[in-house]
Amino acid sequence: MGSRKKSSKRPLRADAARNRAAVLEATEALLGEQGPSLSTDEVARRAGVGVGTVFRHFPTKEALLRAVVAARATRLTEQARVLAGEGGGEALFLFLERAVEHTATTPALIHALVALGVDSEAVVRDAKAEFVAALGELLTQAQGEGVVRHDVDVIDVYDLLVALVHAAEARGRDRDRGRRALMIVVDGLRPRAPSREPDEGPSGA
Amino acid sequence: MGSRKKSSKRPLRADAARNRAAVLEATEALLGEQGPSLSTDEVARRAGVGVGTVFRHFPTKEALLRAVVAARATRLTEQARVLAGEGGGEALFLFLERAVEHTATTPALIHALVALGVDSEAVVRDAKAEFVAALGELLTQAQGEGVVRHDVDVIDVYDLLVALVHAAEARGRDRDRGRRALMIVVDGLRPRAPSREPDEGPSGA
DNA sequence: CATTAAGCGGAGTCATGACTCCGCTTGTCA
DNA sequence: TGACAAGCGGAGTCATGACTCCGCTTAATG
Repeated sequence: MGSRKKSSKRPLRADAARNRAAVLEATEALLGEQGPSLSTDEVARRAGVGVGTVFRHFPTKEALLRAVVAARATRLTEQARVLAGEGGGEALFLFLERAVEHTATTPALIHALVALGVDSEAVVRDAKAEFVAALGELLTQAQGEGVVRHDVDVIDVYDLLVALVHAAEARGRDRDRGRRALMIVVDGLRPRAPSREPDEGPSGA
Repeated sequence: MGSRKKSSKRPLRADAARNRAAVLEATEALLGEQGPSLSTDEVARRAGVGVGTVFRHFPTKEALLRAVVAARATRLTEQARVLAGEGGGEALFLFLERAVEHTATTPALIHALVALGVDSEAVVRDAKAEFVAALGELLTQAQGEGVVRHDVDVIDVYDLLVALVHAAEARGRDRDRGRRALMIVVDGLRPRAPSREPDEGPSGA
């Protein structure tokens, strides 16, 4: 029903808003530590509220996870927009680096996203669409400056980002390793020769 | 292949061996469909045996999952060895392609591996070590022929493989997309064009 | 203050799922 | 073929975890 976010609803009581935020925060932390199998009871405990409160704000555990994921995506979108605004072809790479590093700190997020069947729900779908759009800006910019080959699209970049984040999570939070993997991927995104027009992928397709 | 029995044990009765195999197979299938949260009861049902049988062969659900993952890793190792034997610098790329494609068919495997805390148990650790070794052979060959740059190591390749597999799983089994991502990564692994300026060196600081 | 309902906590319910137990079945071997 | 242990099935146990219910607390407002 109409239980959407803070918009279109009567303003929450001050403590309610505080609790809601605490729940989201606790969930994000637990998601990082235990993955999507975290228990709602523990969310409540960590947020310093009762279980009832958790379920008043989010009707199901799944909704809760979605909210967290959507919030995260939105934050990433904002970062991407800022970097895009600052301009520069390398902005895309900078963003990828930050995203990977940041998400590796709070892993299991995209993980969770996958486990939930990402695109099935409006909150998440919208947040993801926004994110992809912002990523697209960065990509277009980078391609405009000849820093990224022209035969890749946003989805490629998105896929690779997801891949890197996953790998970071799988590996633990070894920062250096993550950087190396990213570096290789970034090199794969660059045009083959410095000032040549990219005509094709090296192995067909 | 197929010799997954413990070497220190007496030979299994024929039906027992059959059941064990059926359980492993059913588990691998379910792992692909539902991820590591599959239920042991359903494993039993799908394998056409009773729950008791499942637990006689594998003391816990976790052990069962480990066995599946280890078996999978072993199979991949064999593939890698075959390709390495056939030689050729491109063998590594060919292997990566096959591995990604195959694993995308039965996703959630490395996923599970992660969820289990991979390296904590001998069966899996050994299988993984073997796998990495085989991957190393392919890499050395590729580097020897100048097809892959010299500043990447096995762990890099392993990380990237894990990343690609994860991404494939995350996305569903879109074969074409998987191939595109792989292509980009492969390009990142190839040596830069000789005329490239050194200011953008691979060992990014 | 007093009033009031939004919001809270957490014991309790119910479903699920890992694992056990034990009497029955069946492969194996003489 | 008979003897017997290896192996089997699946009902039953117990822990866990999502979600509900309802009497109490407290922010908001006049």
